Amino acid sequence: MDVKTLCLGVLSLGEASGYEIKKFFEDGFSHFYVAGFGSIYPALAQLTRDGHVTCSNIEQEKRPAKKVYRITNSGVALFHHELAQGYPSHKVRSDFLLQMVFATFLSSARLDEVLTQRSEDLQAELQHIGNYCERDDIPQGGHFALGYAQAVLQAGRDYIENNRDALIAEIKEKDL
Amino acid sequence: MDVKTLCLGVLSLGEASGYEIKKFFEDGFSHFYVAGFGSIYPALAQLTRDGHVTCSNIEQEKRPAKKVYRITNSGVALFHHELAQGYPSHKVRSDFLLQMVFATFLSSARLDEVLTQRSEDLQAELQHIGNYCERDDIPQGGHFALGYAQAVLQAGRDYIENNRDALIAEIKEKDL
DNA sequence: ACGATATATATTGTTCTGATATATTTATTA
DNA sequence: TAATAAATATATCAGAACAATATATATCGT
Repeated sequence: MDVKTLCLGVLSLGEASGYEIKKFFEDGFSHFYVAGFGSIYPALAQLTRDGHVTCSNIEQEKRPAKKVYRITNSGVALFHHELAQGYPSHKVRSDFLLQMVFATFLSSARLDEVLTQRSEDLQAELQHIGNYCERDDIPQGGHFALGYAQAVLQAGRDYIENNRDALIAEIKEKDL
Repeated sequence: MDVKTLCLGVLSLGEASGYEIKKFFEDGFSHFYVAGFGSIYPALAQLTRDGHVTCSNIEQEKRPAKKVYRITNSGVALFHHELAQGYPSHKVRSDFLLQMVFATFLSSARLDEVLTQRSEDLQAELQHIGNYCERDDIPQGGHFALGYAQAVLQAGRDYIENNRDALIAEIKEKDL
């Protein structure tokens, strides 16, 4: 599942521009999937070349021109094919947890700072998802994914709050 | 925090080969950080060029020759500098949750299959971390990171078990 | 004796990330 | 009111990372 597949997925819900595809994920699903313009625009270009989407230039008043993409039959077929085979991955890349592994090399003040920041970030993400959930344009399955994200974020935050003091104390001991 | 920093981190715990650096993460911390040889070897080459690590060729009996890397003073300084500034990121890229967002386009049988597989994978990861935790060569902070991983994996698995039937029922309704 | 797994390094093509550039409009705030 | 920030919109590029593959030997279980 690369960015091309991601684009096909969003376009299978309705036509959209590259900007709107990015927003679709930024708004609600940024916790578990982030794609930048540097991936989306080339992906759309290639999908257009391969005939999986069509592109029409829409002039707008008081806005830059849009390129609206629409999925083709071959695009739908490709998307369904991708969904039907293989097992989808779930990857985490956490510089935060990596830093915790190497906590020995951090000052206790810095450690405290990092833990506080992470806890606040998790809280903000939870808030963000909570707000988004109330929208009525969320696709079927979207609520499941958002609920999953909430459960996982909450567990992470609880873990930090319950274990931060012990970790900081450990590192402080080392400092002496 | 790129793969270069990761290598410096592992080497700050003691000398190691590229293979051993990869194993260090595969064994215990693969849940939240994966780096392949395609990133590690070039990173070590660059660190050597820049004088942050030194490399010595160790001939071994009954094993391929090893290149053992040792961190230099400048490497230690660089690593500590990286740890001390900026806020570490925590990124998730889940094709699994993406697939759930687009669950409408899945058959209920396929959805069932994917959910079962994910739940089993989470269970296996939990098991793996549980075993690893009993080792006595885990750096300070490592237990915190492993505990975080366990909390998050468990929350994910619980969420799937508690919500899978409702989601599958929803999708089945759509099928009719 | 055979096949699978472990040890060990390396390359290559493809993809992704992060930063930057450009341009206009709307909303905010001082 | 004027300046500034944020939103809308597309695009490119260097550098980083990923996934797959190649090569070679040794061990371990069956």
